[in-house]
Amino acid sequence: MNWVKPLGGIGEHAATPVDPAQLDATDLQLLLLLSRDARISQRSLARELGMSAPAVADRIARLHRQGVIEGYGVRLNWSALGYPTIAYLTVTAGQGFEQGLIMTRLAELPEVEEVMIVTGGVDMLVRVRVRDHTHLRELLIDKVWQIEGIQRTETSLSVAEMKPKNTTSELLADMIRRVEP
Amino acid sequence: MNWVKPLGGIGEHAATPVDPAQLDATDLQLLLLLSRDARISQRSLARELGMSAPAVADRIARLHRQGVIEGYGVRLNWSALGYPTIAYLTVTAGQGFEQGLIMTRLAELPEVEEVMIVTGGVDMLVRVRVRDHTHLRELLIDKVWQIEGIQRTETSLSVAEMKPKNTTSELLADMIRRVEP
DNA sequence: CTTGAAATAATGAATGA
DNA sequence: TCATTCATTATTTCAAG
Repeated sequence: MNWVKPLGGIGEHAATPVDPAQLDATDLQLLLLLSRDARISQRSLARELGMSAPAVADRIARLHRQGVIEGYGVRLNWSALGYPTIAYLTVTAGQGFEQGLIMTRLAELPEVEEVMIVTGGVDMLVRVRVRDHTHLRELLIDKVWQIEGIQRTETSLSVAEMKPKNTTSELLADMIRRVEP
Repeated sequence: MNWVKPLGGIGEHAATPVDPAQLDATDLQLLLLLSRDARISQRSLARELGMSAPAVADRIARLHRQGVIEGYGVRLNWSALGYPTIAYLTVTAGQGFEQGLIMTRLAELPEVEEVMIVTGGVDMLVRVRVRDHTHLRELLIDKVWQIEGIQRTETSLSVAEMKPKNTTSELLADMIRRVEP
């Protein structure tokens, strides 16, 4: 058969869900401290948490094994790096095309920070980071619109963004509040 | 006077633009290595870059001073933490309301990861991370819709996301390719 | 989880290209 | 200015309890 599969073949392309890990308050505090400064020493972490450095190392290793910690990154000022512009593209896929495949093609572009299949009027939301309008235009013409199955895109350009905030820290702080009020 | 200011009062609430820093290929390589694993030792960085550890420390300090490096963070698996759901809200502001103020109110919510004022049919795009549909409903009713000046919101729920990728690394690798092909 | 010793890493001074 | 080496201080890691 050859019917339309709205989410057909997504499985291989999308992130796979994970069962929530059971973490105690110390784990969350540890993650909070790391989210504020991931280069903090285990010794400093140990001091803040009131435990020994090896105990901290053990917990970090366990959080890695559990898949809670995926890695450590650097927060960069993209304006200072010459990539000040964010745009969102809404993508509508042609009937009968695998959205998962389109998602993968989009995700391969270095400028693409996120691809999500969403409910509502359009099929996908794509977040891209570019140097300027010329870069955005070239990205659309040379890369995005070349992807088979993309029927239509609309571009929303960012005119102003909020001051950068550390969402990870805020969400973790919120989780800690719910655990021990 | 009391005319409508479409972007009125944004200045105090939005991120301020920064002049691009002039970075050499070594700086970009350094940032690339940090973006892959921000907890790598300066010694390892020095080995990879073919220089001494103090030289690496100097460069990192300078990149901090230049505002290129804003900090270091931990990449978490939010599904494993019990926050698997992302939604995008489009927000339309009432006439005469300061969008900058609405942006600040939204950014104060821990669930809000990003607020952008965009071109196109709506005024703002808001990215939120929640535990489940109940959490999203409560966030909308108790928090978002209580913000003065918000006239209308529409919610796009994420049905599938791409596999997590390190955009920072990819963009930096792309920048390095342009500097030294 | 702890302590304490051994291995590794970061930092600062002095200095050279 | 930018990097180096070396000495000192700090941190991580490992073994044992």
